[in-house]
Amino acid sequence: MSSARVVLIDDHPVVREGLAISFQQTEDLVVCGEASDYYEALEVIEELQPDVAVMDLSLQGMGGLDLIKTLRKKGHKLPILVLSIHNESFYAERAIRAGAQGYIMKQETTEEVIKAVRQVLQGKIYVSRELSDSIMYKFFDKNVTSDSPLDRLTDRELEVYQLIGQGVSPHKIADDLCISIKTVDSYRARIKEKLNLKNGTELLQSAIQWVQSQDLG
Amino acid sequence: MSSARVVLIDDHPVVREGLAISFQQTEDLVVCGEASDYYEALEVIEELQPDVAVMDLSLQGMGGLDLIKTLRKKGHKLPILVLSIHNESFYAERAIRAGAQGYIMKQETTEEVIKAVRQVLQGKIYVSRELSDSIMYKFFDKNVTSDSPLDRLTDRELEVYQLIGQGVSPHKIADDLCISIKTVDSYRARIKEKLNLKNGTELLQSAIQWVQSQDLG
DNA sequence: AGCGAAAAGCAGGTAATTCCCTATTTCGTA
DNA sequence: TACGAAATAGGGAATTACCTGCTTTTCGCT
Repeated sequence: MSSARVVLIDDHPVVREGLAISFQQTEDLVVCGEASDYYEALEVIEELQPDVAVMDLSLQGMGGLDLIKTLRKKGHKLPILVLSIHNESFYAERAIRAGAQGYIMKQETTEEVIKAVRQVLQGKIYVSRELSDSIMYKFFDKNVTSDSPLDRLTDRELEVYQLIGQGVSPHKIADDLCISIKTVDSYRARIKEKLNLKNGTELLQSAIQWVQSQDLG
Repeated sequence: MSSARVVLIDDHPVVREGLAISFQQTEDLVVCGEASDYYEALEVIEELQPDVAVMDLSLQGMGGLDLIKTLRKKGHKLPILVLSIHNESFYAERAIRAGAQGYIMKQETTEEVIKAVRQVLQGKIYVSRELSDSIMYKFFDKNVTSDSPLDRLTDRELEVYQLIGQGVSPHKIADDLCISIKTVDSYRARIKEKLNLKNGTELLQSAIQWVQSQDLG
């Protein structure tokens, strides 16, 4: 049986190289392409038609969630494994709902990452034991009202929230996401509503705090 | 000349492996140890006495900044290169003030990372061109009093800065201080100039972060 | 006491952004 | 397929941003 062809999508060259080396040492996986952002990823995947994609969620501009959705919309069936620095509890469900087959954190060993790739290649879904337990729990327990207010944000709203927290101006957010500034405006309004924030400043404050708490884990 | 011995400190195995492979391909750098968190890092460094450390800022538990400070407090002199996912504008200055010799983002190519390692090994400081420009500017701007840039703000300016950081709108600031909005406007402009902030968003961001850091002691 | 330099305070105008409300299109799903 | 949620965006009033220039205090210093 020939090796499965993998594309790596991550904006950190070091990570891509690390993965490439690891896959190189396996019998059954071979890296056929790499990409560092949304557009590159689309190109590479259309051109190479790989068997599986391993991708980070936090890409510049359009994020990983958008990429997953776009790929699905375009009819690509390849399994996607999300490899993220973010705690799974927050993004894994969104990623899988968007069409990914797996979610694994960068804290995991490369062996585990390889296991995960193999698993999604077989058509299974890969998530950590903890996450699957928690999903199980939610599934059987109807009245789980313990959601954080952030869970009420839609994917797009969250994306905008994140960019706001990084200090990106509304204008640039619009550019990055290829939408009108008016749309960004709408999202800001809805986020403010959902998170109960009075004005733009409070929004920025809240977003900055969130982003910082996110990446300092 | 023998190779410089490097320790890698990052809680993502993939990143450590990627770096290890890259360093392996150089003549002058060899990885002598790895660590994935604060305590492991301390152990490894005490035991191996490496020539240089490459570390991520976002470690579980105690963060990278703490690690840098602790190492310095313990008298370790080894140069430290921070390799971070964060935009330099947030953390680079803090990292260097804490005792690091360099700051580079994970978005950079591995070649650039290697260059950076060599530079800090030579006792130089490594930061991106943009950052060094901005620091240079701050440094030569007016008096070289080595004060924090905030010390250059007049009392009134600082007062306004604080209110901005608390999320108070220009209109309300004017009311609170019993001055015209136009005056508030002037202060904002002067603060931006003194702190080298490009626009209102950066001002707000900077002010919010300052206020938050104040609150944390 | 008096000079000069900051600091504090204000104005006015144009460009840009924010805020609030409403509307259309797209999609998953019951 | 019909419905509701999500994504997208436009109009218009209100607010801010960003200039440039001006007056009046305040204050350090000789």
